Amino acid sequence: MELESKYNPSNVESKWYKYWLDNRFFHSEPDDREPYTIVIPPPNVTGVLHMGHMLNNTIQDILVRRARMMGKNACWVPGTDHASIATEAKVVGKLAEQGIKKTDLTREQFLEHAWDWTREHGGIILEQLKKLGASCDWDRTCFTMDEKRSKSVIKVFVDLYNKGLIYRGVRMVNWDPKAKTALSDEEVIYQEQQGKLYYLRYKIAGEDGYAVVATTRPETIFGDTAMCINPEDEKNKHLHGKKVIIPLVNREIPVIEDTYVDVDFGTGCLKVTPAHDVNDYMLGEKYNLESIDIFNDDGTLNKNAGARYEGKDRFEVRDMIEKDLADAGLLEKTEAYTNNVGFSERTHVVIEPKLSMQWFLKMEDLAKPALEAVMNDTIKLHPAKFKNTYKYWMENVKDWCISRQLWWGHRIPAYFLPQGGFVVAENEDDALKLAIEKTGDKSLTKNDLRQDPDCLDTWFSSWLWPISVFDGINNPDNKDINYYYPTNDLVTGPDILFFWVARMIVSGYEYKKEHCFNNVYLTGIVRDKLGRKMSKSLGNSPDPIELMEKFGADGVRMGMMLAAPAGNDILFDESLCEQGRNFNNKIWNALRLIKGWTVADIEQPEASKVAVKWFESKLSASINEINDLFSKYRLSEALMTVYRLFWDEFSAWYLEVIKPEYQQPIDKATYEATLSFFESLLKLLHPFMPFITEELYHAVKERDEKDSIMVSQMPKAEAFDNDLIADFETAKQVVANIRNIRQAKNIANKATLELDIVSSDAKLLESVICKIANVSIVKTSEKPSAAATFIVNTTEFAVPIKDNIDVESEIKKMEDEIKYLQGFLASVEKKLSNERFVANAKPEIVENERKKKADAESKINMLNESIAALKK
RNA sequence: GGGCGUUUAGCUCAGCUGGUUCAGAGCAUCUGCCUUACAAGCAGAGGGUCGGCGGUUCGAAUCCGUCAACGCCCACCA
Repeated sequence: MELESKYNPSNVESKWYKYWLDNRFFHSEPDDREPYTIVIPPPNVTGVLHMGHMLNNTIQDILVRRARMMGKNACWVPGTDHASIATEAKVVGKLAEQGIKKTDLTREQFLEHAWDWTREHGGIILEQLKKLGASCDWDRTCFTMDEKRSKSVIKVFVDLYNKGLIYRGVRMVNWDPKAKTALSDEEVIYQEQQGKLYYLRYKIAGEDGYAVVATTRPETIFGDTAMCINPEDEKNKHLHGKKVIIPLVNREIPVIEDTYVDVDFGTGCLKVTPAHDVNDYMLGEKYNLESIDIFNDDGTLNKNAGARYEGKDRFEVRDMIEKDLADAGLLEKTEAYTNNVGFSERTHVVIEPKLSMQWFLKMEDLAKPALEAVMNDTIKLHPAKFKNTYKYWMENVKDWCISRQLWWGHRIPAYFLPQGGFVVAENEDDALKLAIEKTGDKSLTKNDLRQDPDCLDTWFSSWLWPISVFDGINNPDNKDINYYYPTNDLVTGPDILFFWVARMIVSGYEYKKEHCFNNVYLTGIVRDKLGRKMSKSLGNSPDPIELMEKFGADGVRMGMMLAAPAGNDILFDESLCEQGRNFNNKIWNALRLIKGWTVADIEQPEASKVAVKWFESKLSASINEINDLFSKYRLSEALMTVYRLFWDEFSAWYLEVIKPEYQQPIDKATYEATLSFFESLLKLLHPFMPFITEELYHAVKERDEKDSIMVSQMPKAEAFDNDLIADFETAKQVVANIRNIRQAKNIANKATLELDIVSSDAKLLESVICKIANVSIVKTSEKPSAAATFIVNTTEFAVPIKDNIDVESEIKKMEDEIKYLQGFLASVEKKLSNERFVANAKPEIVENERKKKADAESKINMLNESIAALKK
């Protein structure tokens, strides 16, 4: 097989992906092996692949491929999320382009459009994942709104309702005036904003004079139903028991007193608008105040604001009010003010606190086992620092607002009755039965029931994901769920730790009475190299598909992983992919070298013998290291370990030692050992770089159709010889010294040099040194006078060089070395002469210091002798 | 405002329960090489008083205190 000098990924990637699919290597069925399961964090069904997905799915693929090669029955379940707000917003936007308003459509018509959109764009992202090499079991692909998943969601809702955990109530919720839906607290992002603090004059009823109120939201005066002061506030004592008149509105409201009010903020007077502020709402509850809602659902003012302002947007009205108040002399002043404003995570508009009727899930009791599981490490978070955040959140968990005023999603299975009240049931038939039971009215028909038009929060379906993908809600005792659950690892971003991860843990305990995964690997956020988040508007987000075309999927995967320690944000830069691509090329060329040799029935050179034994040991030691790193989820370090094993140890040292002379054959034993090493290395690399390793696995030799590296067994560590590894390191140092001499004296590698080993019986891998450094070794007790010398460990070496030795600089070099050693020696002696050190330190430490002292002394002696020899 | 975390070479990071020359790795940089696997390469080299200050200890990058900068989470005084 002819290999080109450069690896060309585009030729091979699609070929091997098809091969894997054709052979159904990704598919998993329950069997006798130990299962290994990952469920994908389902991306938005209409989304496209971005760098965050690349990172996240690369990690999952690495874990799954490795588990498979460790002999486990690996199953990675893919799927997509219906993402109700995001998708509905996209569909609304698309319809708007065609001049269609959502309000002009019936629910059925709208959903038709949404499904069209989903069919058109849905699954693109899954196709993109295939380019990355993702070894998902595509036969198991799920969608959060497919039949089984929908049924699971409804079933769970009904169950929780029947358990009394779901209730309906009027609450202050976060209202998104653009999407016109309630949001959960977690979907609100607070950002600092420059605004103004307005000082408004409220006339005191029946008196001259004003009470001044500072507010950031003057447009909400229409909803004021009280003014509040702190009872201990001296400066506002005169307002006790008074009434004040709302400016412009001219409505009288009482002055109430509560210690909630901060005396030092503004004027110490607070306007209370129970309908439009969370804290005011609580004051309203406490003092039984009237609540006046002044907004329409889209954020415009309603009739309570009066004709002048009705129908106008809240921000427009704010400006109008400012002017109107100023004109009326009721605006004392404004000042610049920075405050935190809540924005919708999805539509980015300012959230409006709003009273509305919503569905809630009681979280307090549900959260308890979920908190416990993480605290006692039944479920481990990687990195563990997230335990703290998780704990805080779970201990302060609030009821979950699960209803959304949207159409795209799972419709709430609550049915309102003509007589008032409602029933909750999995379907209309059951609902009717319940309705008749409840009302006693046998004449009721399905047409009399009116189903709640609202949908459930998207997370109310994804929180069941690890169970529902195996149909464990509808069919709780099936073969799949019993085999694959609990899943092993979950890989996701910390930004959805609460949205999703925590709730999955909750649902796992509620519906499987068990934890849903063993480990959660929390990735960082992918940023550009300046540390900025990747975003469309900044244009700093590379297109993953283009990257893969440019560097190959393996190159990109490696680029991501090199920069991705768990839990840290990754500062992504294309040059990382370049490094990945270069590594691909390195591997490629190593095989080119090996395959270029002819094998002959000749004796194995001593150097090769040593090198093979050494690399066997090195390989085993590295495998242990890699296994350890994987067990700690330190994937980028594991990759770096294989990288260095391949590049430095295997390519730069092993291959150089065993490489036959130009056009000379290689002996069979070395050749076979080399191929076997190469294959082991490919296997270690395969989880990180699936395509090139498969390609080369087949380039090594002819294989059966079913013999794929992805289903081969990972090499296992054997007992290894640490002394041999250490001896080889010594040999490397000797070689490096000789290379330095060559470079300094400008001596070509082709010229064989003499290497004198001076008065030493140290164990040295002489054959290796001779081969690589091209030297002939002479053992002597005499120091040659004209020679470049060096010391490794405690052995002295000399390379005699005729006419080419600069005595002065050699002496200078050695004198510098002596100086350094004397300094070192002094510090060691200081330690040893410290009685408390000798008395307190562990004996082996003291012993070591003594050895250091002896070594340094003998080195100094050697150097002094060498200088004397040179001076002769 | 509260909590958590980070700070080690130009960049990204590793250094576990204090002690081997412990100050490391990769990339980048510099020098010399187109040496028949690979210039997407080879061989070398330089580069950090481990954020500041103080303490514990025979001994501190490592433990404690404090300050600073940055990041994340939570709360939301209008």
